Amino acid sequence: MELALSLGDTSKPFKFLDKTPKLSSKDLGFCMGLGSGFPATTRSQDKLGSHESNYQDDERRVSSDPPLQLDLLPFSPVPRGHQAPSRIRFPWLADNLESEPGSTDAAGRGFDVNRLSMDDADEGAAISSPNSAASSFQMDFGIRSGRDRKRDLEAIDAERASDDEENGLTRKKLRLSKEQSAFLEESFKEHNTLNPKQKLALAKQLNLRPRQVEVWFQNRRARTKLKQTEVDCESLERFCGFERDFGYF
DNA sequence: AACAGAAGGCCGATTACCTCA
DNA sequence: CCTGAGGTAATCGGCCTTCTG
Repeated sequence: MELALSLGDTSKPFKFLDKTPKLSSKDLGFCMGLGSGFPATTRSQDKLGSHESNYQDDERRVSSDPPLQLDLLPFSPVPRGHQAPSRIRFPWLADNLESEPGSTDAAGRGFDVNRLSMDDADEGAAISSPNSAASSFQMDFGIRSGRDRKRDLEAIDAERASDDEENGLTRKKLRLSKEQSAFLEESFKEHNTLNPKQKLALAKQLNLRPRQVEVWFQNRRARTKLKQTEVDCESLERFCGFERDFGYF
């Protein structure tokens, strides 16, 4: 899975975006690309060096599926020589509505689900309840299998139903969407730690609270370390077995 | 220059919730 | 339906670094 999202200029663009058609400076807007498979050649070495060996296998999986691009630009022409990506249509855009009679439901849902205000998106949001409505579905653009979509819709319903009662003391588990996780994963490959600016930028792009981004990176580092420890232990065991077999012990 | 306190970040351990077999 | 295991978001407490007065 390959995901790229851009809200304009970024100080450090994600590398896999290089393959997507460039937009002119006039084309300010929202653009997001989604494809499958990480080309092995694009992976940058992070600070951990040989760490994450187990993850590399996953990243080498390559799919022949054409990339999926969605944007909120007035139009973004596909340059000659580029394969036209599949497009996702947004029912809440006027020019889509006329040809999408059955789309009022989706249009009504739009982006209001768990939307964060800009105030909530900055550090001040850390004060807000961890159980607040900020959750996993802001970035859900419906690129799902039927099963996944059903599960997500159920989750949305459940979340809405519990909105009123969850302001209590219960800690609501918020699962990040696949898109959000993929984006964070890509970001983690670029740099496995975040400075405050990067944290805020990511949080804004993914419509998460900065604290959530911070926690995700902490947990991700912990997972990486745990994985590496397991690998080290296996190596040590093999080494000890080797020593034993050859009578060194 | 040396020091204390505050603030912020990271880590390890743990909890709590969710999903799935 | 129930249950246990595994995954993971979130919390907590401690330590370290940086900044400021």
